[in-house]
Amino acid sequence: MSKEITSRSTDYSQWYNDLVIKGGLADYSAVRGCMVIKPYGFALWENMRDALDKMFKDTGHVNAYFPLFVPKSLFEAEEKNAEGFAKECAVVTHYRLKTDPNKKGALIVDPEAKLEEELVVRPTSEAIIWNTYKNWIQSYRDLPILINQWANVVRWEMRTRLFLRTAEFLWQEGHTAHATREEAIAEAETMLGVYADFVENWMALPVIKGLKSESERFAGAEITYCIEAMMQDGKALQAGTSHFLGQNFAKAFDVKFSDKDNKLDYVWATSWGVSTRLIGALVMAHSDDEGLILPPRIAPWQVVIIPIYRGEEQKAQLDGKIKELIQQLKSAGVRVKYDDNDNARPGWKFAEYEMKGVPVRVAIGLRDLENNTVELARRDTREKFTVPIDGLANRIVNLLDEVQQSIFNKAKAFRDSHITRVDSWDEFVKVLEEKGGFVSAFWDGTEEAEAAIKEKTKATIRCIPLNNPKEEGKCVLTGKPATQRVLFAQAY
RNA sequence: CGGGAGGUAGUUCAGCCCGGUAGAAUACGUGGUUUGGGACCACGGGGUCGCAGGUUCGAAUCCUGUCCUCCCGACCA
Repeated sequence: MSKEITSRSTDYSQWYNDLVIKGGLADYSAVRGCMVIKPYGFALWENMRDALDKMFKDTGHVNAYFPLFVPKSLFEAEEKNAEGFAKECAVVTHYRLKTDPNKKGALIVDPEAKLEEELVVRPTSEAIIWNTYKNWIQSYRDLPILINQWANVVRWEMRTRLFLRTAEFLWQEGHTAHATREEAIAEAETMLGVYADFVENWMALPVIKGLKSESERFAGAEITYCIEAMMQDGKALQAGTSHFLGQNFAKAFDVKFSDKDNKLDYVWATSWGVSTRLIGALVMAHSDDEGLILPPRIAPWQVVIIPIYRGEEQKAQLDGKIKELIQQLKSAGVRVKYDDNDNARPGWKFAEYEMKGVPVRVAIGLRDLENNTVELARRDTREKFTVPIDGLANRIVNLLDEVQQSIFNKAKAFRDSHITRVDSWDEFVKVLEEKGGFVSAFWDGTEEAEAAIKEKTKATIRCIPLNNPKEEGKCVLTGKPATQRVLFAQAY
């Protein structure tokens, strides 16, 4: 079997697609823009989901589930939100099919089964959730509400890409309700911190925390916080967002509460989400021309063991030692795959698990059995070394940590070397064209300048970094006075 | 939504221009030799050629229509 991967230098997009398909994460489907997440890809998602879920619960949140469908009248209640999403909504208009009288075996939409009110397939759940919160909140004693849901959403995107932008995707969305503005803002900031923590420490992907400019803000939000990551081709990718929604949704859905002094006020809101898009970020940021490189903490398999033998007899000799090793690794909390499939030879397996990005490989043969050794190989650097079998589990646990750290360091070095400070328009254009990455430049704060820059260079303001130092300068485009640098980049 | 490519075996594709018994590689099954970086031999199973019409003695191939996917672009909280 030849599973050649297109190299990054030949065709970066094709390289990415090859990794996803040939690495076994996902497949195309018969539905435009929708993918099948295969078991290996889903196991990766499950690990990410489990880690995040624990972090949400540790910060006081609980899970719930709200309907997939949103009645149109609810959807349109918060005007800006509705407007922002209107052009990419799937809409249910009928509830029944019937057999086609003109064509045997075919079905048509039954015109008599038209819904009185159309149902919008959720592109996000603020509307249905705030409509529900209205019933749950009367007093400050009912607050805060700290709910998260794991769900699928649909956004009818014009152009889709595996994981990065699919018509249907899996995500989590947190929706919280608070008694004060300050508390809600603190919540949005806390969750941004949770995301940054997760993406950096679990996915080994360094991010920049920041604020979105007004034009990039979530529809219906007052503040959108984001984490931005850098891909290997120099394009930025929004890895997560956390929104302070003010009282917009409370007003749209008439959600009021009595405070301690029995005064009525609207409830303050946040929402925050990350999606399967993170998998796309992971693939693009770490992998190489040999295949995926997965960080140990979320890799479905952290270690693969490959036996090398001639004939059943030798296999039997190895098996005892390997079973013992698997047991040790498992009790050390390591996710281990033992591939003793006889159909494929070792070389084939080596290549296959490199493609799948398994962080550490253990090869063990008769030679090792005699010497009391194994061959260890790490995926990220492709280094191999022969080590004693005694104390192997411990050594592997340490190696996994090292790999995790090393992948992060590499991504961080790349990211840091792709933040360029520029002070002139010529430089700005040149850096974006030739080098890519983030460009740190002064911006006069106007939407006009932002739009003009996008028009000329395709670069958008990815974020205004948190704790950005105030500086005196001149807007890189207009030359008008500016008070701070912001990060521009072309983005996915 | 504009432009491009494509739909034939599980997969990748050839065949189509010039109509005449559906092919290759790979994967799969059986047997054997192999096994420390993508093994080899032999035999074998597997396809209403996206769908619907039409032309023809005869259509994967020509004509018309239609559906779907992918890529590039515009769009993208």
